[in-house]
Amino acid sequence: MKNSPPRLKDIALRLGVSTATVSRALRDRPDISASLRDKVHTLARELHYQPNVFARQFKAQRHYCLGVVMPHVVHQYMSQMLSGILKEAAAHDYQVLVCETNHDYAREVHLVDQLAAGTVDGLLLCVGNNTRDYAHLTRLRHNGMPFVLFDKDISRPDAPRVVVDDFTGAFNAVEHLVEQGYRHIAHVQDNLVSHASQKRLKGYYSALKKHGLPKDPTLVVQVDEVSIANGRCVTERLLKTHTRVDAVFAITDELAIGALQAAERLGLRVPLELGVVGFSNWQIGEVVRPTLTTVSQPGAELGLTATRLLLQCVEQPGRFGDDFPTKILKTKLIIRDSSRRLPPTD
Amino acid sequence: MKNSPPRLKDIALRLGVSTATVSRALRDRPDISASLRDKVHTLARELHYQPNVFARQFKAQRHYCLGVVMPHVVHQYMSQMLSGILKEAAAHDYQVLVCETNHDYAREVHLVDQLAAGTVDGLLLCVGNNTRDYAHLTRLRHNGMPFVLFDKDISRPDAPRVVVDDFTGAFNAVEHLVEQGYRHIAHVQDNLVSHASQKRLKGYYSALKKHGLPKDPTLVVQVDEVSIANGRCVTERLLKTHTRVDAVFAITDELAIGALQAAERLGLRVPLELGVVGFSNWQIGEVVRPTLTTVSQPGAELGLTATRLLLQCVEQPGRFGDDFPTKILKTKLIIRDSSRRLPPTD
DNA sequence: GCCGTTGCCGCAAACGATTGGGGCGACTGG
DNA sequence: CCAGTCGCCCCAATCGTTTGCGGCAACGGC
Repeated sequence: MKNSPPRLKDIALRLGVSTATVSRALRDRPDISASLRDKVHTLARELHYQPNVFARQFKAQRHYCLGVVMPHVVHQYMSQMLSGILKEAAAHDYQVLVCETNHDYAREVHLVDQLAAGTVDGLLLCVGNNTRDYAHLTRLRHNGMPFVLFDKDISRPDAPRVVVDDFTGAFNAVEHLVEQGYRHIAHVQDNLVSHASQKRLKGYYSALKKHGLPKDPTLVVQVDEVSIANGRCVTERLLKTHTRVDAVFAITDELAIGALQAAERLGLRVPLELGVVGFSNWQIGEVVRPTLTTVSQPGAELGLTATRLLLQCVEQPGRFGDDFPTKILKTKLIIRDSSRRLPPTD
Repeated sequence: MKNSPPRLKDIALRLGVSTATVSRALRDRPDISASLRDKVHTLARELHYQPNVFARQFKAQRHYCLGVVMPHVVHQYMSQMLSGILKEAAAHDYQVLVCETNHDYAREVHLVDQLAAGTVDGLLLCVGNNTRDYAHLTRLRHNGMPFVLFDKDISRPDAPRVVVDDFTGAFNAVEHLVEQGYRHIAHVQDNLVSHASQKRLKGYYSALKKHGLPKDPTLVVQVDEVSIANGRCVTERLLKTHTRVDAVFAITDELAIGALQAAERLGLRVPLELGVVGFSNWQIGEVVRPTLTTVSQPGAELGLTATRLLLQCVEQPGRFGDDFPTKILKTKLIIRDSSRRLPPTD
């Protein structure tokens, strides 16, 4: 019962024809007689014939499989992107190979090189926080493996990418705070020089400038590592030293929640005495009290878009020539209680 | 520059030897002279030779790849399990193919059949909520594809599985409530007849019985779908009709948070007037006020254990004969503010 | 000088499906 | 009656790597 599965040869032998004919019959090629075609089909069903995946892939030199390399999967936003990738890939009958780097640069390089060796037909890569050197991407391009960067932007122009509009997201968040009457708006960010951080910082400054508020670098504070506890500490320290601060724009919901906790400790009422806005729209934001205003990033859509782009690269090599498309997705401000101290205007 | 990558043949031609010799030289077989071996290695490096993955897999009839079929990835517990799987697989130099079913039974069947056709060397399956018929698992076994069920238990004895001890987890949670002085403990569960739900219900009843509390089926209520809002509605209704209820054991943290919100609406103080315990240890539980007591399931460890088991099945076929190992992992009660109304005893 | 051993390497057959290029009958039309 | 056409099927190569089974030369022991 557990002997090796049937091959084309077995069907061919039983019907006294060649494997070529069986192959064509199974694929419903027109140059096979209807009667033989039916016989082949019925026998194949009877034997539970399934074409050998290895041989097929070998012949086609294609896996119909995409690789994903990302820092984490246990992360709401990351997993949303992954889900979008899985959905779009499935819609095109592609499989998806997933790898975690844990922000380990050496591991990222290893995984990229490994997949570049031909394990997948294309690669979706979200670089880690510690990635400064992009030689692995150069190798990737050199050996012809299609790839698309997603979420994390990098400084190189020679790669297709899909990112969110961090600048406008931050700009809108800060402008919203201004509109709600907050005047001394601090910014809590991570200590990374990532493009996202920089863009959000620029958006923050830009919104202040537009509304005639001063640019005060002492109101921009950093955490070593993004966590609720760090957000709390940093914000608490800031609020003690800068008593005029009446709002916090945090680069991440985790830090924003830390800010909420800092306010709680200091007895500051949110949103009356302190406005708080985060970034990413984690589910937690709906559950904390007060509920958290945040900037929603379209995670699933980002994954989906990146996958669609990659599939174009895979199935139509040379489609984009040496022109590397960049897609920038819009964010959406989600206004909740932590920043709403005026009645709706409409 | 972008022409086809070098093959064994190219190296062989350039060195005037056969491909067989090159193959052996690259694999450092002893029957190749040291000088030739070195020449092969240097030329291979020079040409950036990489063995063709398709041919290798074809020859070996192995992918060194495991498949994962699970309902969702955007779910903290699920993604923790996935992360454990990825980690353990990577440690054994296996790749991981991930598929989402979205609890769609037809999709689950399709994916399992597809992977069973030989896309992967083994399969990790977490069945969906709507899976009643296990014919796809029978097919899986029949065609010899190794597989391990994880997290969701099913009624069939003929499959290796790794699950958590739902009974004891629930038992400990309820016993903890009793020890904290709660006497009228309700249970909020889903409307599914899943094994987990049943086991947790049994654990609930068992703890009540042990402590001489009556079994009152009217204190067990169900939601149609697990969500915070549903948890809130159901609990609110329950607390209005059964005013003596002083604690809620919810089958999921989401429902427990709904219960917290219901208490908030009704002006009940938690934990003084109402104790609440959830299940799964979502990050949210640390952030809500009061913080949520919950039963922690070792997600990553579960994924890791399932993967280890599967790899044993893959690499040592017949290792377990017709004996299907079942691993049951322990849960851990995490006591936080929502159920702590007595000072610590120690 | 002959035979056995050893070191090194090549030949060719796998692995299983796919496909271009035939080839062989039967049928058709002039 | 013959050439051309068409329907239907087979042969054999191909994808790239691996590996069992040799084979050939050099060398040593007797």
